[in-house]
Amino acid sequence: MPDLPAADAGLLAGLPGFPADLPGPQHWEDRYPPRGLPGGAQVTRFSPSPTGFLHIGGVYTVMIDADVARHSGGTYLLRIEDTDQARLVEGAVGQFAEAFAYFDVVPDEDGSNGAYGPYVQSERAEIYLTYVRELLRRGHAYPCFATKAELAEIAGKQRTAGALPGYYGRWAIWRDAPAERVAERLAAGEPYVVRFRSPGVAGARARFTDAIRGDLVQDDNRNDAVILKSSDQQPRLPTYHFAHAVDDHLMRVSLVIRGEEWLSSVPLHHQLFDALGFDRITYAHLALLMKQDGTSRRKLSKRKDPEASVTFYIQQGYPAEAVQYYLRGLANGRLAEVPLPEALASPIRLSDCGTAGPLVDLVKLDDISADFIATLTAPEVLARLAAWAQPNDAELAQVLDAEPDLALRALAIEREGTDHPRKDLRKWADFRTGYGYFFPQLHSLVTDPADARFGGLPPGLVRELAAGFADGYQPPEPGGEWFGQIRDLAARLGFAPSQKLFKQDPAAYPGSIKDASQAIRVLLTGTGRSPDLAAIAAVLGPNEVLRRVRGVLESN
RNA sequence: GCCCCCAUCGUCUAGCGGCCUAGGACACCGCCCUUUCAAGGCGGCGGCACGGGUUCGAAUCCCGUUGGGGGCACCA
Repeated sequence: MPDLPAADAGLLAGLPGFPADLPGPQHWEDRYPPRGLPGGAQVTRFSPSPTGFLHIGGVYTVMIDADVARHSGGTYLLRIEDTDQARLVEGAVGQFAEAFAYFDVVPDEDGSNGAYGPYVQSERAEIYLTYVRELLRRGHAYPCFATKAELAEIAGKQRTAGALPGYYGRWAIWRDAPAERVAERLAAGEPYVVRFRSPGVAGARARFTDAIRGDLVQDDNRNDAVILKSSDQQPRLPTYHFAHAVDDHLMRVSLVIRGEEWLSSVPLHHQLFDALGFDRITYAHLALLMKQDGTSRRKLSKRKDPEASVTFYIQQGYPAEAVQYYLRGLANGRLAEVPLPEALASPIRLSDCGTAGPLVDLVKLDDISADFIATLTAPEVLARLAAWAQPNDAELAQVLDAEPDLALRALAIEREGTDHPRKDLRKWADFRTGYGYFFPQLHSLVTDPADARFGGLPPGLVRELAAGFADGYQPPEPGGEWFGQIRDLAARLGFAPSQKLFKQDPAAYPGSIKDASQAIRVLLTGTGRSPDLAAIAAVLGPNEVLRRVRGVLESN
């Protein structure tokens, strides 16, 4: 591309903010040479803004970045995009690192080990300045002194005139300003931004090929986008668009995988790459993760939707494998139809990525996660649970640490020695409700015979059940008929011996064996859902069983 | 306002002109198993947004409509 008339050399020399000893582009080109990776190897990057918790869509993107890089023999790098200094959130970078570790998508390359750094944009200010100056020199950029008020006024006029919003054509008031006027403003010390002099013309169309969506056409960019923020800011940083071009070129990224919201910026980005003399890069634009909102759907919002933030998944304790499996299935439907180990090992194909934004379905994730946890042995469950509890549930961590044998015995019930393990844990946070009652420290006695958990059984009957069960209680024995004592007791109190008989004549009984068993279950566990009662009684021991059953007898 | 993307059961999807009276998974419902909770087995409900073309033949290709989403910042 031929250069435009060069900017006035004197003017350029006088531009504040550009040090005299600023290196030229060749300096950076030499410092960050091409990577020399084998053909086909993809260098991908994930570049979050440290403005808060990582979005689950970020994990989705990272997972694809990491996968494509790994399976092509390339590299996935992490770059922190902190050009918006006003929105920085302290600790955000550390939280990213935790999330990457949790979901097993730790970058291959970042500030700790990469040769293409710094990997934080605010530390790359000098590099951007080099290229801004280069663009100014060659006439591809110019200083703009338009104030916020002037910009707002322009936008207002465009609205009433029905014109396209933006800074272009006759609305670009500084694009062709005479050198004297610019010098005048500079002399007065007025702040300015640097704008790209877009080569786009009215009516022109831009074509490109997206690695996911194929060939696309849209209006070419005409906007003289800001590339360097105001000279009254320190540090003086570029905007996303410009930093993207410079960084991804210099870091020798070969494939940019990003959300669909960037699709309409591609023409601008191509103009920028061209003006900078960089080879264009390949883009893959991912469909956005959505959320059902009333009758319509919208993009998952970190502000409104707790499940948009990775902290939700971490605090709830979804195993990384389950989340990965779910997300991979969303990316490539084919992977949702194969078993988890195979899905995690198979490469994600960009060409197979869906183009319509999927709804994030927590119920589906629950199912996947429960299936996954059911494949673990009791010791494996305990190890993972304890590791999760450590930072997420201190009390539970303490209890597990104090009573590992009890935890193991509880977890082994209907998990070991069976072809169909229980699927009562969907995430580690479920452990408290599903298994907490095994630990006296985590269990509160049920003392009210009228408690709603008894399902409406008359309080007197609940007491009779409890008293009868405690009286002459027989602890479970190997090969014994422990449940027989519940059956006999229920029969004595008039309960129907089967659900079938009860249904035939509901009026004749206070309930069925089912209701009687549930009452005992609630007494022992405080919940209506638990493994086999005999197994629980065996783990609890006779003293604890009796203490719990009698809880309902001692009140009043 | 302008530009772009998208459209198969409630949800995720298979389908890339005839294997489709549209297949699977989750959810839901029912039945079976079961002395109790689950798990498991079997079955059911339920969809190609609409209208035009093209074709011997369309969920599949084209056009339009409608609907949904995204973008048009000194936010990324």
